[in-house]
Amino acid sequence: MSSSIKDVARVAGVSVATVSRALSGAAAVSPALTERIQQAIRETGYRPNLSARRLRSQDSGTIGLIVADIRNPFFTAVSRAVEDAAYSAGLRVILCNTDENPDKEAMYLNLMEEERVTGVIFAPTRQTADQLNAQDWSFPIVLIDRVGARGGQDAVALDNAAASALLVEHLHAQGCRRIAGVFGNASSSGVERHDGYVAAMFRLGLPPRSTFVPPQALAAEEAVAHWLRETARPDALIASNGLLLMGLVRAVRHAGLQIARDIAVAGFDNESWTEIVEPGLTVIEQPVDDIGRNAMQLLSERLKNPDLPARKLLLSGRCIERGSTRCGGAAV
Amino acid sequence: MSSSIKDVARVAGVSVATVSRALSGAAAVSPALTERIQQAIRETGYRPNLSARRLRSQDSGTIGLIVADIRNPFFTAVSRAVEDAAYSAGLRVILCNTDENPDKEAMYLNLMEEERVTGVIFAPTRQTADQLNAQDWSFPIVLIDRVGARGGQDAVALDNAAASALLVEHLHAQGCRRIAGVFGNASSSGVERHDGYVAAMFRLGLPPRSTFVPPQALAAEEAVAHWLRETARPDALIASNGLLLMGLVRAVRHAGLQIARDIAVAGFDNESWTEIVEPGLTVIEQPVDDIGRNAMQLLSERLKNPDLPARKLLLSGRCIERGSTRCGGAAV
DNA sequence: TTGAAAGCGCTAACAA
DNA sequence: TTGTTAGCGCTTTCAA
Repeated sequence: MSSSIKDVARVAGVSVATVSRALSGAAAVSPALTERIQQAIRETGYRPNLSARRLRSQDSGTIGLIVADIRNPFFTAVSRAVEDAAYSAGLRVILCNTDENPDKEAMYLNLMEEERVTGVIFAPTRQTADQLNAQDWSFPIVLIDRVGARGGQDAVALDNAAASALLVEHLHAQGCRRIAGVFGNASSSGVERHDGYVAAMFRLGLPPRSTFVPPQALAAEEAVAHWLRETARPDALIASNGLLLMGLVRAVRHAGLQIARDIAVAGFDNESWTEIVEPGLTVIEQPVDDIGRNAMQLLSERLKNPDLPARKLLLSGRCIERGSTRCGGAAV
Repeated sequence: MSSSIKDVARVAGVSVATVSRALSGAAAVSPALTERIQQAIRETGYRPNLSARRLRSQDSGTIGLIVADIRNPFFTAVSRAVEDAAYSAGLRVILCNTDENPDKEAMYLNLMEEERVTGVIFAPTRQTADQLNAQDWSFPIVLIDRVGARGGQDAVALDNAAASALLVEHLHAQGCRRIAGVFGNASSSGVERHDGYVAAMFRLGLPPRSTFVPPQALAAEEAVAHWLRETARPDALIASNGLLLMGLVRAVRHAGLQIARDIAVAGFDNESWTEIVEPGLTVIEQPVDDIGRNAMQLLSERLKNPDLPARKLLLSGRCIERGSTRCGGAAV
């Protein structure tokens, strides 16, 4: 068995309270005793028991971070930003991966409840986002990435509509006119990117052409392959995230087309491979660090002041223009 | 405040012991009381407090998973396999990310101690692997990916030497003779892949050419760029992981060379982008699921039987041959 | 089958 | 500045 604060107290010849105070630094302990306690800790190999601490202090010092897919570089990047910010604030992070599965989302929210976390940062599926009720949970929740239609929740996300418009306008400026897009159907961000795309196309007087697919590369590949077989095929393609973009590229290759020369390609998420794939893919870069940092910030403020009105924070993306959209003014 | 088992007991008109028994199912509780307790749980919105449970039962029901870089798809894949296996065994997983930083490794091992985890699965840096002393920790440790020279520890990893040999032999069969490699210096797997490469080259009577770099794409890029400026430049390049492979590809492109036609390229880790990059990159695919599953398996058995001799499990990789090594027999 | 009660390791109020 | 003690929420003897 590992040794407890009692063992340390006995070895140091002091009370457990003194040991506790020496450890926390909350109250003054004389230098002589502090030294004896340090020595006793070394002798006994004492380690505080976090479960006991949490139980007694009624403070888990922990936040939950629930994301849809940890393999998605967007979420890994955001997670790191959140963890750094949480660590600076003296908080631990429990990272949970839901696989875009509402059952797992419910399971993890329940787990967070049992862990008595002080707060949760959550990227929900669309279904959960639409039903999520803040009152159902004993901790404040900050939504990230998938903000959903319903307001009244703290949230941080990319300004999806504006980002879509950036892509459409860039493609339009390159001479593209038949711009089609595949959008993820699992997340509200997919929906918002779709809506922004449609609105931008409308403003430019172009007919939108779009489809929703499940969050798998293969689904995007098949949808795009279908379009590419048409006679008046699109002259530009958009994908609403990195995974779908990969399927899209595969479909273009498979159809024997060359990116840029035959068809423009653009998407969301500046994953490192998008730079490597010839001739470089034009993408929207999300401010992942800011998203994570701000989510933590909103959560901290909410914890300090539960009565604050809900805030939704939309951050701008940046369009990184690469070879895939230099179409040489082929169309029109 | 959230309600406790006491509240449930009061509402149901039973003792806390009965509620506890009804919840755990460890002892029989009459159907009538079970029903009343269920009702009381619903009324009170009771959630068990995991900290209290862990403290009392002296069992965290939790394992730690400490990896070097969660952005690396290899580790995300292994993590998922570990989590699935742990979940099936009724265990929670605490995921920690060390950034290849020995200080963070020590910090997280200490945290695991304070969380009283039942076991740890750990991919250490080389430095930590060389010093790690099982006796220093109160939980069993299973090493993954980075097994280290010192034996006497449970471990699961790719058979790195054999995998390197696969690559070298494949390149040799394609007609390559001046095969050079960049290897990561942070992990023992980088060292083992290097040693396997050197041994295979030696067997084939070829002069090895290699360098160790820190785990950053840029470092690999610079090392390779240097080689490519030589008159008798390599006719094939190997990188010891996905990150370095990306830097390698960038250097080749930057030098104005075309993969396959001008120089063969191969590496480790079947990341999805390696298929997309023209003309497809030949890579060693690691059995990530098996690595995760077996690590969990070894840990479970160790927990059941602490006196078992240490076991080191080496799993075979698969060479996925793609366009990047179809050199058309240019050389010799 | 049920209840009373002890105690896991810790912190914090209170007393000295 | 230090010690005594209650009790966080839970499980688990021991008795009934």
